[in-house]
Amino acid sequence: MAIIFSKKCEYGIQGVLYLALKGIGTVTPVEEIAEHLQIPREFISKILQELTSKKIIGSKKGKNGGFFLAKSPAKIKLYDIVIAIDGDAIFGQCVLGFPNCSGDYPCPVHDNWSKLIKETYAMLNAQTLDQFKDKVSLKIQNLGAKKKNVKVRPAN
Amino acid sequence: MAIIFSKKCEYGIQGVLYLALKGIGTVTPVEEIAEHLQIPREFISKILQELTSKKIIGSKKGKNGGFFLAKSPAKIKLYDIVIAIDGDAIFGQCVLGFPNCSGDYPCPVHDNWSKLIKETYAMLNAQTLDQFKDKVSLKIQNLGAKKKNVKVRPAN
DNA sequence: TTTTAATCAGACAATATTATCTGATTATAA
DNA sequence: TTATAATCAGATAATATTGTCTGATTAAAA
Repeated sequence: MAIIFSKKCEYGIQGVLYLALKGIGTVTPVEEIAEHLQIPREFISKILQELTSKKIIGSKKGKNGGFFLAKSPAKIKLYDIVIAIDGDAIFGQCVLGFPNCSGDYPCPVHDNWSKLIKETYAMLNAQTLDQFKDKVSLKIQNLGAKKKNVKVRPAN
Repeated sequence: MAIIFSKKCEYGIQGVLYLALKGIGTVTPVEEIAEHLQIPREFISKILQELTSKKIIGSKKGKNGGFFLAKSPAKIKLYDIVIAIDGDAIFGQCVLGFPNCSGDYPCPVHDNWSKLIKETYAMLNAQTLDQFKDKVSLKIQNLGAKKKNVKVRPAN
């Protein structure tokens, strides 16, 4: 199975996107987020806690508490979320797993792959949450229906 | 942890690359491959067996047996190996994990990501094993030394 | 002030991936 | 023909990721 981002990371991005939809400062309980995005409640809860500790979002404890966007969507990059959850290994590791792949001793696809990774990096850095709020709303509306009985990872 | 290809896939590519280096038809025991590439012997053995059953390489049983390139390096694409081991999920799945992401209901990064994936697809399809035999030889020479005590996956 | 509803912390469970082990089968060489 | 050295098949073990549970803490509302 080849993947790009971990499930944690995917869910994290989806969750923050959802908070962005609700607008800056609007407090949303994890129950609603989990329900809407069809993500296991305790799992997304843990992820949002992690993003809270890394200051990407904020949280409010106690009754009527929940999570919220702590800063302007224009100031939150996809890159920030990816780095917070998955780290930066994707940007520095040899795609073929050669332990000492580098510019001096490149693996066969080093140059080609470097180009793709640079483009990915640029895209994640350029995309801030404010840039696609309308797209997300479409998306969110359309969730839920199809996600039932989906296996954690599709068969290989 | 974000990854692109599974360890199995990385090892598979490395192994086939090594066979390509030895030249078409040259039979190489898995012991030598594992030693040279610093991959667990039983693991790379299983992977090469899988690639054998999928006709990407050939094998010879019994004494003096081993694995070998069954066809011209020019006819083996990186794409073939990736598909054989990791499947094609990477080319069709939403990078943010939205279950019903598509052209009609795109996730926020759908268009950007599609472009990157198409480039990756094109690269894996364009790269055949004959195109970088010299680079690999450099690489292979330089292996082994640094791989000791490397964790299976780097810390997050 | 008490009840309620939320995050938070940490342990635990399930699943997937990675790695290892045992022995059967095969074919070469002695 | 027998010993040897290899793939092959299937079970098992170790680790990482994903998902769940329990209870503590917190803060608002009754």
